[in-house]
Amino acid sequence: MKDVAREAHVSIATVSRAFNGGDNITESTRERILSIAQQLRFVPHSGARSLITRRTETIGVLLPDLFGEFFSEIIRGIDQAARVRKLHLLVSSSHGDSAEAAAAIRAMRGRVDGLLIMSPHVDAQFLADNLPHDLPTVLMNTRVDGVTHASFTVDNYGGAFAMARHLIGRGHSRIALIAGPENNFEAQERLRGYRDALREHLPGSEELVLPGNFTEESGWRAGNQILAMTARPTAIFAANDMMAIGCLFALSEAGIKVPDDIALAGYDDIPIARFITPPLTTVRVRIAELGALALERLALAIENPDRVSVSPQTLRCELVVRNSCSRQPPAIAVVNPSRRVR
Amino acid sequence: MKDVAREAHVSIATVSRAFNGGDNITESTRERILSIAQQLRFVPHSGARSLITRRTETIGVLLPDLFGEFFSEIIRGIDQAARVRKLHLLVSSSHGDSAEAAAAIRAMRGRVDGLLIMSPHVDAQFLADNLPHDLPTVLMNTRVDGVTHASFTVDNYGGAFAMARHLIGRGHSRIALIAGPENNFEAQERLRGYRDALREHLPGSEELVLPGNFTEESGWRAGNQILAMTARPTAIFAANDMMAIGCLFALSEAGIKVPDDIALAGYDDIPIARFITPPLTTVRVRIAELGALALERLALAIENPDRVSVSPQTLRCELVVRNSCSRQPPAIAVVNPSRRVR
DNA sequence: TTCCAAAATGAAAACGCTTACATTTGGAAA
DNA sequence: TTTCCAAATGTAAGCGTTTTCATTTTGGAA
Repeated sequence: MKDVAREAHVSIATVSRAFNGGDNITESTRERILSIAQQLRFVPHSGARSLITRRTETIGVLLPDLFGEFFSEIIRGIDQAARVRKLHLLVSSSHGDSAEAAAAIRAMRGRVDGLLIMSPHVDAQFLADNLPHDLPTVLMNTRVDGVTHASFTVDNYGGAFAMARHLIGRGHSRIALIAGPENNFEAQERLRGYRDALREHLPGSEELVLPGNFTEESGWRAGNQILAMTARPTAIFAANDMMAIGCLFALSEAGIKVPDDIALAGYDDIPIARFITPPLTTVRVRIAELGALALERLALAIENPDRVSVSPQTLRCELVVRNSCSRQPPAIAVVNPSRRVR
Repeated sequence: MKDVAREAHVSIATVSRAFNGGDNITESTRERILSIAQQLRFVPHSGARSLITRRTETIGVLLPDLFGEFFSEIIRGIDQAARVRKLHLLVSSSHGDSAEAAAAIRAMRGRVDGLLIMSPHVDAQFLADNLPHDLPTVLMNTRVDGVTHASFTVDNYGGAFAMARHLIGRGHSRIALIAGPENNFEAQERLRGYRDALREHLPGSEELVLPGNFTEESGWRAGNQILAMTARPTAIFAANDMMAIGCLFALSEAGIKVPDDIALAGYDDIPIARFITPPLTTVRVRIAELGALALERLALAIENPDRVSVSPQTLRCELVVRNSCSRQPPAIAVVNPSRRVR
């Protein structure tokens, strides 16, 4: 900057003004400065700038140990929203435990204007202990006990409830659930939805909950457990699609046909769900939208620190009925032209 | 920091030393300072620190408009490698054109110690014009004309060659290629591999190249084109898996069986490839590894600015033979226990 | 008790910007 | 011509650290 100032015969203050718009500066000198800057390949040092402006134009994104489409979708949503607001993204993913998450939050001090957090390892106490109180934060799909921070949550309860009710409506009366990890908030909500739907719409029926951990393999194990049962369920509701797929393999290996012999449903509507045979009935979660909304809300909170609301918001899920639950002939799969890879 | 210094009856210099290890400071005062800092919830401001140390411990990651598994895999690989080196990731994706990419690079000045770039809009000229010459940079899957920067590339040529040869080896003599976008470097390499394999292992045979753009839909269109042919090929090689899937739909709709009536192969080995029916023969690209290696190399270049090599490196691809090309009875799909979702 | 090297600590400059405040400039009004 | 005012520009402080260099303290040996 000094070099540019010298070359243009002005002070560094004027150079600064040339770069930051408005602040009374003659158009001709601005142009001169800008052209000299370009010539000298000068680009303002954003780090130094943010030191004094106390703005980094950057959002910290904390994600857990995430694989596959879920990860890319949420980042895509966040990125999309961040782009329109000209915000940068400092991502820190794969947090195995709360200590790692705490370290990540610490490391973000001075680098970000706000935080987007999704973590199964986070609770109210953790936030109280580790979050700088003046750092705007929005939680995504994270358990919030007290309402201390803004949050977005997918309606896992409602989606699971709707799916269970759907299965009941199709005439199933023995419906098994392959559950997610016990300590996982989302898994708990899905389990709760299943339970309540059964209690409400199939009173007196028996709950059939098999353990799982959201992995394909655990779905496969659960499938085998089901195969070993004397009185098999007529429908299986896996708490996520990957487990449904694992279960489907177990069933296929045993020669059990889906949906003819047993109905199968999943949760998430990951892209694979459309492509397996039979296409999987599932619950669609609008992941990218979740990310985008959360970022949008965070940006608002940053711009308007006094006017922040912490009310939790919930995103509806959508039942996607395909053929893994019906005995109708498989419809022709719809090719979705907007879906791109690479 | 001043507060901590006052509270501990030391100077800020000592507080700094307490946080930065070693630099002769009594263990007892360090502990005192650290405990006071914790009490006061003081965390060093990384922005200010990096202003003077000229290190941000952050890597800028420039990615194009990326969807799906490819995106998440490459980020996962980068993140994994960054984590062990305690580096942060500033990601900037969805660059529609080179102007956007240039802006992103500019915005990263002062925020990052190095750059990881993957972009179809980048060429030697662009890099010369927009890259600060002192910013270590590693290119990923990006065309490099002159060898000016370190780069990692997937061996698209070799993989496509191997696949075409494999099909020829299976006895196919009319092999169609569904190509990727014409201006896409990777697509060009795959096309080249197909051509050379035919020329070498099936001399005198006719090339059969159908246009595509890596989308499922374009694969579907190509499938229909093939259906309309009087002399149909006996094998179809799609330049990526999504197009193979689109093509598969087109064939299924027409009642053409894969692999009995026609063989089908893809490229990338996205997770879906294992789950469709029939499981797709394809070429595995180790995307996460690409990201991890690139980051590792960049980290080395940052630590060792004098000792940088710019030699391009290539990652071998691996043929994955499943049932979409063979007439053998489908093998039982292997459940991969290590694959996790969420 | 004195002295001295080594260890610990402090003072202050520097990193590259922005911005409040002071100063200069160039016309228009008197 | 002088006066005055707004616009343009300059000066310098400050953002929160690290680090060099100077200074003080410490703990033995003389």
